Amino acid sequence: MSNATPVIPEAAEPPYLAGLNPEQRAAVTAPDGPLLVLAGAGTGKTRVLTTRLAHLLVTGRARPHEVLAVTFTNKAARELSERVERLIGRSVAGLWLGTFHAIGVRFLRAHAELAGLQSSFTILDTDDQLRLIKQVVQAAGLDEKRWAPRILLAIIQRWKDRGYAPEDVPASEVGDFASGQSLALYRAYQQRLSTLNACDFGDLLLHPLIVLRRHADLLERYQTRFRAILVDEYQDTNVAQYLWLRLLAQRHKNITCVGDDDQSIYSWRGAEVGNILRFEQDFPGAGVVRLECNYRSTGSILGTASGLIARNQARLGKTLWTEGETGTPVRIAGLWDEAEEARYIGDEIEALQRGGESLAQIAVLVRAGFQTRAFEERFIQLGLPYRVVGGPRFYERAEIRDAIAYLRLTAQPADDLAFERIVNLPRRGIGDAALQGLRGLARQAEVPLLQAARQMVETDELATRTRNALTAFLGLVDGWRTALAEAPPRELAEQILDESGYTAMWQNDRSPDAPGRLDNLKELVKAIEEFPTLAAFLEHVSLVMDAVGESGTEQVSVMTLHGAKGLEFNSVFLAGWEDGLFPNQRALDEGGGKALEEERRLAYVGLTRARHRCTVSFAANRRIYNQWSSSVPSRFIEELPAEHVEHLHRNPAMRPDAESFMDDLMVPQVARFRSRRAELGKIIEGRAEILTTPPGTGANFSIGDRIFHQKFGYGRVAAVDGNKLEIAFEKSGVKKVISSFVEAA
DNA sequence: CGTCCCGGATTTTTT
DNA sequence: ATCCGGGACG
Repeated sequence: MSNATPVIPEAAEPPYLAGLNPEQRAAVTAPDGPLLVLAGAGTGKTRVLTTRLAHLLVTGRARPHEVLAVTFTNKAARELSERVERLIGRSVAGLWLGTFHAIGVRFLRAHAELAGLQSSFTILDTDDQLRLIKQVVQAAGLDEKRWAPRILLAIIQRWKDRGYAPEDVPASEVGDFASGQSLALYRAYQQRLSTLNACDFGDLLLHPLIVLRRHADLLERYQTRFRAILVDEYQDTNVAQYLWLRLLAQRHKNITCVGDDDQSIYSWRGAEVGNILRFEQDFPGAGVVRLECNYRSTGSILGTASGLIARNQARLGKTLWTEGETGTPVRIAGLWDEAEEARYIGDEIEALQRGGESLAQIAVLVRAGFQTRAFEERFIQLGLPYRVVGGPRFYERAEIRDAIAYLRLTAQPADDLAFERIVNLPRRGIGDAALQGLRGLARQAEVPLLQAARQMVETDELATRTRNALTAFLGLVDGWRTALAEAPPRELAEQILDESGYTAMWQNDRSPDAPGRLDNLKELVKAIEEFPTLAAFLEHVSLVMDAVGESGTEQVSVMTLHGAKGLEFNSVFLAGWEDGLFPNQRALDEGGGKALEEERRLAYVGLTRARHRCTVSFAANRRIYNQWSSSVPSRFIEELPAEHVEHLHRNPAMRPDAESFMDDLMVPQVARFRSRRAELGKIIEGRAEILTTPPGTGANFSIGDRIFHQKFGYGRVAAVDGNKLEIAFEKSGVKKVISSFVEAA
């Protein structure tokens, strides 16, 4: 900003305050006490958070070990600590800084016994959780078909999100799962976890909360200790996190929460927008600072996003503004199907590239993961470098989980889940029968499976061949246990993967993805190098480890809207804006009116990722589960303020008033154009936005009319809603289509 | 014990 | 379409 600072003898002013706008400065320098920073997209949220934290430390209001700073993602935690260190010029070691889950682990390792665990507890991922739940369901003698374990898992997770231990679940919350047995099953599940000395993700938040609640002395210690608490993305906190924070903040009441209610998009995993909406009631006398000056997007993009989000009722309300240029309007493109959408966007990206845009500055954002496929296919054809961000996580890959199971079993002989996962992988001839016997013995003797196996091989209960196989396996594990104390973790890992035959298993595998899996295993072994002990590595893996991203290279990013939160790009393509897909029907079914607002926030998040250019697209037909279905444009498209958007059609005089709107898009023309071309047997390679022919197919249909549709064949009109028809097709059932796609038959 | 085949469910999003 | 689990068969 301005260097021409007048003659102000503000020698005391620390350099890091320079360049903050008045609101940012107010947030950074606000005195101790509850503070809510409502930070709109692109308003310098992270900067404020890091600078306030630095300010607290520099001014001596809190020492590092008296500060608790929590984020949701490891990335955010990393960024926070790096930026604070840069600001204050020294390490922030001693600070309690990390994700909610990482902080939870840290707390639990220190006080495990209060939660019925040993401090060496393992952390289970979703996969393990489900296996365990399945066992619990089976043990209760329930029919898995009737009572799906994943439903129970969801129920339990929900309770944990809300801070309920089994004894806290109110009777009114016990649904009708398995005729009201859900609570008993929850209890059984927690019991199993405890026996396994394990936690699931929810426990990492729940246990600390419960422990603090039930141990006043401990609570007081931590309440006193944390003179300052800072929370990032407060709108994403669930009830358990909220209660935990409130508990810890109760003494000094010095808590700074940064967030944006308009970007709350995680209610499905328990986040409560209510937490941020209620902040001022929760912390009376709280200061509130709104950051509304946007430094990211053009006026058009900002205007579009603001116009859309203004339709939400449940919000605190902010008005983003920018000093920047208006820029080009947000463009809206209707295409025939997903393939054409991918072609169109691919062409547009190539045009941007020719214009000198960096591919790293371009993103394609979608609602659901499966949508990335069409783009991958097209980009491969074009030879356009891309990366799908947020695919399967590194540690979620089967080979990595298998390898980790080996390591876990070595480090934690009581880890039955790990045992079951790899005892017969690669095939050792230890099958279901043997495993059943082991489980029985283990339960009866109340020992882990590994130990039960040791007993079992001393008897003649097993077939000789199986017994020999099991004995050999136990010999291997014993060898690794011995090596655990001596060999460096990396060597140990290599030894384990080698001796177990696991590496060999993939080397002998002829399938095309085997080499990739072997690479991943190498990657894993390499990662272990950085850790002093196997235990340290295992913790890292379960909480932190991310896919090895090849960032820095010139690639288009393809990702979900959720994955894009917090990122920004010069050019953004928002694909698949069709009712049902976005807003997502399933989300609406589950969440009702609230869900629509959350979907709208998701759209808002998408729009505000763009700095200069933003293009929204939708397809009239989409294949889902190999089934073609036609769709209507997302209702969000109509909600975008007309003055900031541009429809890609030839007649700019046409305005998106409700009736003529749909016909005015290029979709019908594209449709006709394409089918004609298809008839001619030509290769289809159209540039959609070039098509002309003004709309005019004003054919009116009434209920009962017999019609013909290009894709679905003959049918009869069942309902009419403007230009949207509901048609009972003879072959493909009832579908909604746009009237201009059908003709009288 | 392992393999093959069938039927069913599954596709929102993630620490 | 594809993945998964269960059941039948070798």
